[in-house]
Amino acid sequence: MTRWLDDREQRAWRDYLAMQSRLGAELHRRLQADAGLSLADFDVLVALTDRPDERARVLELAGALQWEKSRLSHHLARMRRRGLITREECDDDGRGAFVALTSEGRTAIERAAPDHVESVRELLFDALSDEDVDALARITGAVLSRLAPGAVSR
Amino acid sequence: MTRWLDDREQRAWRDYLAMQSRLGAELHRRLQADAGLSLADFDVLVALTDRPDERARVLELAGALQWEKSRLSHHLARMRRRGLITREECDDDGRGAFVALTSEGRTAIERAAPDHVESVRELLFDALSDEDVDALARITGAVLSRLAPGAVSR
DNA sequence: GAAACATGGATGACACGTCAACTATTCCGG
DNA sequence: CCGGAATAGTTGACGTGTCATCCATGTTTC
Repeated sequence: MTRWLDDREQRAWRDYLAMQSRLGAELHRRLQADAGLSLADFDVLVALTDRPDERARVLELAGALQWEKSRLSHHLARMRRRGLITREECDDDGRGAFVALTSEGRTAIERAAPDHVESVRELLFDALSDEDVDALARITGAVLSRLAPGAVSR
Repeated sequence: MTRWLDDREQRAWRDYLAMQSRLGAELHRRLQADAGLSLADFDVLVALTDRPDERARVLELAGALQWEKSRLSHHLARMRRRGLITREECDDDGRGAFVALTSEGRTAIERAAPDHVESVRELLFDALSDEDVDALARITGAVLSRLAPGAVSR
């Protein structure tokens, strides 16, 4: 027997879907306009700047981003073409490769980050009370912990 | 001055992003496996079944789905190839076209809907208390009302 | 009623994501 | 050592989304 959604649930679900697509689209549009980066570019660049030496093995990066390796590989190829990153051979392991930030990449992320954070704040957090933020963390944590045990922050 | 995110906010944001991508991916995977439909297909088919005569003008449909016309046009072309919908000429307006559900389309959505709703319930609502559902509706409503006035349900 | 303009919709180019298959190395048991 | 399995990463095909552009038909204005 299908357990259909009641009105309250349908409304929450519809609004969640709408928020998700609009919020993502708006953040993407702004980031693209301000910095010429996609959200995906941004995430890769942030993950790289998080490393002490601004470089990482491809699969390590995939793990940090929780991306499929093929997605990352394709994306890195595009970013390499644009000069945001470089590929460096790996001495220890002939199969492997390091991805390293270029100076263009570093400049791009340093320019982009403040505006992007400001957008997230403006579009999301400014609309929420402190209790809302807690509720959001509780909700996302609860869903994530059933969906992907181990993926919840903290 | 950039207003950076504090730890609480960062955690909520990271988990939100993770939830969004995993929840979407899992729903997509199941829908694809169970019914051979993408989430986009599903939305189009639902929008069409909502119409009394199971057909609609392309731009009307785009409005209902809140999709760009070119996105919808591309998607309808793919769905047409798969026999889920048909295109019917419009007598009143020589430029226009109706999109209509085929019997395959109707069958597909009728088969897919119960399982999909069940997935949404299992992956999302079963993880949430009644208060969480209210909080989710409040949060999504608040964000949407700044982001896209008029797009909030109800 | 013809030129200018608006509208409905399709199309092409390109970025992105997934899946499956592939290549090149490294590892590991005998 | 050698041959097979595992691992690192790439590639190709294809579905999807965006943007800009285009085409055909309607509408408006003089």
